[in-house]
Amino acid sequence: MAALWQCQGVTNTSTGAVRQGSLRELNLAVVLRRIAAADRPPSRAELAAATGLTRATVSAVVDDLIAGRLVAEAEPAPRTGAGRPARGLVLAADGPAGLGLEVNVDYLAACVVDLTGAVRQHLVDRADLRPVSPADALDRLAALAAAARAAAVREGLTLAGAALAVPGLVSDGGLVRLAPNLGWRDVDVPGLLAGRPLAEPVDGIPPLVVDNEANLAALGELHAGPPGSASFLHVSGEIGIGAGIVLDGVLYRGARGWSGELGHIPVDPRGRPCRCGGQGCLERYAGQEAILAAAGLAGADLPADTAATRLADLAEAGDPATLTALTDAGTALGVAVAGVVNLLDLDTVVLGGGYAPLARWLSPPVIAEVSRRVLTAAWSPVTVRPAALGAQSAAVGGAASVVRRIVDRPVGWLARSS
Amino acid sequence: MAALWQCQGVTNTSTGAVRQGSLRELNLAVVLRRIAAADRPPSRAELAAATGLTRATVSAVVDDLIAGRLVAEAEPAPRTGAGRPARGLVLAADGPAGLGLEVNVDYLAACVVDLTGAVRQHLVDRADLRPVSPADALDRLAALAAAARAAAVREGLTLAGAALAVPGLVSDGGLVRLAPNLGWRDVDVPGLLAGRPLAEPVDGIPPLVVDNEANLAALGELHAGPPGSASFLHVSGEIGIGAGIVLDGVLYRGARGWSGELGHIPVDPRGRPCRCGGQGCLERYAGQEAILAAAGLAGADLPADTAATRLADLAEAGDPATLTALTDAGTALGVAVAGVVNLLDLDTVVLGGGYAPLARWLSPPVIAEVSRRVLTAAWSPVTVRPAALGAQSAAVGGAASVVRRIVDRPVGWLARSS
DNA sequence: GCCATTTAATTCAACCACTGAACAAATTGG
DNA sequence: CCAATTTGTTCAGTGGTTGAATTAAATGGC
Repeated sequence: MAALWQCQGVTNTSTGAVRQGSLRELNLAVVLRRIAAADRPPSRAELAAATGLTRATVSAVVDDLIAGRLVAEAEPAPRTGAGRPARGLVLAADGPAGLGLEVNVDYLAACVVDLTGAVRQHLVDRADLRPVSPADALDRLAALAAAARAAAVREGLTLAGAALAVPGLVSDGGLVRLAPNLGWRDVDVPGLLAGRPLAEPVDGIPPLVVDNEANLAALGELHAGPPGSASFLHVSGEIGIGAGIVLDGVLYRGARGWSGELGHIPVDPRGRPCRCGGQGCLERYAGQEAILAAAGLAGADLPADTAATRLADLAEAGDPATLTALTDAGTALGVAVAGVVNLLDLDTVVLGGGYAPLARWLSPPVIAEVSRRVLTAAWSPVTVRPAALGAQSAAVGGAASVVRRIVDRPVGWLARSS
Repeated sequence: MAALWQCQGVTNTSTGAVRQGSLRELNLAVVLRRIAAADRPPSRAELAAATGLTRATVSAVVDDLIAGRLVAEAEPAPRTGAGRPARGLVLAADGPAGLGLEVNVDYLAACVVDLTGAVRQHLVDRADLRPVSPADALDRLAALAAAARAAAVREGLTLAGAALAVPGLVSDGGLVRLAPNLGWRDVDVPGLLAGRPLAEPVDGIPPLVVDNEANLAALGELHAGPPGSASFLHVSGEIGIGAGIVLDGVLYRGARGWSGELGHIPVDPRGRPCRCGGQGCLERYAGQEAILAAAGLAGADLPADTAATRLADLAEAGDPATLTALTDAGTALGVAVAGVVNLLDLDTVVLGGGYAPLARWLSPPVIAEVSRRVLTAAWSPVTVRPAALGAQSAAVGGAASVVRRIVDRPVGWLARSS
């Protein structure tokens, strides 16, 4: 999970006991989620019918939500037939917002997402961060975050928390154990950010959560993608290959928070040796370096994020080596993905990160392997599609995860803003 | 999930809304779970301290649980220091119990597990069921179930539900889509059982749940295994290779309930063709037939469950072909398991089903592959161990799942027994 | 042997949040 | 312009938790 300061909340504690006030707490969440999920602004009466609560209760709950600036009344009431016109309820666009941050190999990003899910700010600072020390990188990130925060405040938003995406393994407490492509090892992010506004807890609410880039990108996809697919695998193809696993609408993080190491699934047990110590890992066949080498671009030392667009350009132009490289990579990816789908029975696979611009060429071999190897594919097909957000979805996903936390447990925000 | 009659319960509906009575409903579950999880009979006061509820509330809740025969007071009160002696609370051994059933290739099984988790009945009917029609097989099963039920009733137990384990894919509604080794296809279990006591719903409570054998075996392991490992992979090595995935203490069933097809994870993408249409599936290297063939026992046509013991005997005797066969199978299994652990970050892998008696020889190569290929294995080792229940754990797991449902939502039972 | 001490469990008035019904508000249609 | 209709609010009633006081049942010191 990697939350800096685990903020479990007052009620509904780890014991699960339901106290007096939990009733209201839970119903606030139920009603707010319903408003968030509705496709058009629902009325109080519709919410009552949908949730099974009384209209009286819904009114009281909605009053609390409006007072807490989480919900607003949509002025143009949706016209229906006879009767008193309903007043539509929408998520407030001027209430709390989430700050999403990302450190990657060749850029820093900060973005702000409001309650409705709209991206209100998006700043990117391009620079090769490999030669930069972690402390300096976080310095620049803090500056970028401050700029984003200032712009958001000017728009009337209040930041309710932040999430930082890192391309590596993050353990509890925000410690980055290993980010190989960044060259980080045991970097204590909260320690290095100490004293900066980002790190100051406000009323006990954790200001910053550090998480794996693939995890947050998957959350971004859950947030931005088409509704319906609540169980999917989001594959982030960068230099390494990470995956975020969303099961029934919740991100699965694993026993220690280190799930999703798709890049080291064996696709050829006696194949190419991998720097992880294993052999035949997917990364050696479908990782960025492997694709570049197969396309004849080895050692070109491209900026990491232009590698994908460069490959896309070459493929577009019909370069045979590139096309073969992408087909081979897609086949290897398909083998690994087929195993995952057999195991987890997912209905959707999303190609994200560096794979997003290459999805046109990667998808066919992936689909071919999946439909050949997945037992249940015959009577229940698996969808393979590019990520809705494309690259840099991790920052958006991080910001969205902050917002999602508020929607899932509005009491935390309401207590803060009193 | 494959519940025959989805019994969502009255309160805490699909909307998640929390109504008046849900408060009690939830607290009943909280207190009961606590009693179940405690290592010695807790007092009401201890429960209050542990849950955060008031002693008054706990008393009221416990009264309800005792009245509903879910909890009993342990007579020998645990001695402490001064003060009025506490009255220990334990799960009732004479209350509701679960019936677990299993149809497999060469046996039928029925067992009864009470609330405390004790196996109170265990009947096995050995017979090769491949030549038998599904209707006849279910006939025999119903007879076995009736015998187990009668014996349980004689001991003062009340059956609260049943779960049937089938070695195949089960879809919602109890329809067995495909059980290859049994030769079943689209078998409508509830339809064939119609009219039998097993299929009669009592007060809307689903009398029978049909589920995959590997899923229920994993639940059995969760129930019987050492506490602590709440995220594990339970591998059932039969003719096919199934796996039950338990994440944070709950069985993961997949988007459509067809998760765990470990047998068709590719371990050699250009390897042996598999009858699933794929190539190099694990089943072709570590399935029972593959091991027997490699050990020189191909076509011996052994009763399926003696195959494992036969192999164990040969390995015990030092037969070189068998030892090589087991090492190779273990290596293939290790490759697949390493991929799974990389993906899901599990800390434990349980070898169950037919693998249980062979674990002594399979574990070393599995561990070798896992520690070589799992990225995080270095600083956080993965445990590989044989199943605590061994073969036939599916029936026990099924019975335990019935009991677990009661502990997780006691209101369902209390409403029934009023 | 008795009483202060201690801890367990119950009782009871207060209170919080939901319920259900009655009522006020706001619009359509005849 | 009024009946019909639907939304939203008000208010007494109720279920269930809370917190403090009370009763219950032991230990241990004098």
